[in-house]
Amino acid sequence: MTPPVFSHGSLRLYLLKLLDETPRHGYELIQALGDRFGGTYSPSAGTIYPRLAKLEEEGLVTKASDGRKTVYRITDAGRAELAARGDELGRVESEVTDSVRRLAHEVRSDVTTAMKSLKAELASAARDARESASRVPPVSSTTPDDRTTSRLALQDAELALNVFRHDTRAALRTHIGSGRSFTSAQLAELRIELERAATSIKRILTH
Amino acid sequence: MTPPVFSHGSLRLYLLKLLDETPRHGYELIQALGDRFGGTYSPSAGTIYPRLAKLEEEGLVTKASDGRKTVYRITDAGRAELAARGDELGRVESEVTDSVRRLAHEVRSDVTTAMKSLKAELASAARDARESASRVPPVSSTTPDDRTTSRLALQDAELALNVFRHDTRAALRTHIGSGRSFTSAQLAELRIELERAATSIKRILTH
DNA sequence: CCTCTCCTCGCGATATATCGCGTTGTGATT
DNA sequence: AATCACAACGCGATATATCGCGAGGAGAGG
Repeated sequence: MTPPVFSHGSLRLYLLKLLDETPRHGYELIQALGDRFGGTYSPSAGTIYPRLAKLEEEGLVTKASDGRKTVYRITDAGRAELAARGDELGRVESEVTDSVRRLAHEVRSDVTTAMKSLKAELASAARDARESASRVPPVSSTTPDDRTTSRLALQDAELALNVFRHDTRAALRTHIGSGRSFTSAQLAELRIELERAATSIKRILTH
Repeated sequence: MTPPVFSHGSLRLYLLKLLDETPRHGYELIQALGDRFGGTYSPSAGTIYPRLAKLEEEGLVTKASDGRKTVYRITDAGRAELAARGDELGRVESEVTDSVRRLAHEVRSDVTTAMKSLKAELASAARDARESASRVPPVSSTTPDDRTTSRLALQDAELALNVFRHDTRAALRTHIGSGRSFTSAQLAELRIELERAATSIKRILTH
């Protein structure tokens, strides 16, 4: 299927580099790798832990249990290995960046096809709704009263709220994930914006 | 957050039902639940395992280790509980189906907006590529300090988002609760307001 | 009755580890 | 030099478990 982001042995080297910066536990390494390469890609646990186990077996890192976590620390032998092959690091880095870029591209077309299947799904859902509408007879009248309309609209409103919250969160994460900073000044602006929206919505409700 | 698919205590009951059919291990239960409800939704491991632990503590199921797996089996006490509350099962099932349908709805609009943000992301990636072609590519664009403050600000932003959502929901409920109607016209205005806020916030993030 | 507190619950995020598939690199044999 | 078996590797899927948050429900106390 998709070609690996890290080529043969690259991950091993990169893990050593990360552990040379500071000791970390496994999950932290996964996040660190995700951070460095645009948030689009994160290596899976099934990639990291076997590699760490191997590195320990080879004596290049040590493992120390810290409560729920397992902290890995580079050894002298590990530093030696890193010194010997450190010149490969630059090449590895640009290779990975390239792979990630390609991956992002794939994700795009992926979403495009997802849209198509979703349209099909929606059509089937609509068919579903039509069917159940004809099978289940209307409860009382053809024109639903205000109360019912309100409740339906309320559900839609909550849905819209959820979507808004979700999208904004996603935007924030993407922003930070791509290496840009999110300042307290921007936070303040965001707060003001939310305040304004809240006020507007209250005005809408009272006419 | 998104309202839970299983309401209070429903999952507990449903797990008993599944274990009454046949003994299973935890991951198998997660998959079984995913299968029953359209594939869109699968309960997370963080939902299943604490519940199974609780059920075992209560003596309604027993745990047996089988290599890498942990097989759970219903006990007589568990079957008694199931017999006593089995009539709730039908209700639970339709509740869950409804929730899942709503979730699918959310996913739909999610993908639509994901398309937009992906286009933006690609544009920025292209910009990036052009830039890095002329300049020396920075390994990590943000200093650790910046990242830390960003993460803190991110937490504050999520809090603000939650407060906003909560307040708006409360306003809607109060409005309808006091006998006034919430029309689809007002819903449309609300949507526009949220859209406007979302746009503003994205503008804030890009300066 | 009403509300306030506390416990429970669902759930995403955090954390770790193994298995099997397909690919790639390597060394031995031809 | 060519090839061919075998090991090493990346990675998604499988498997388990804990933590903290926010919402729900039950029971106490007014």
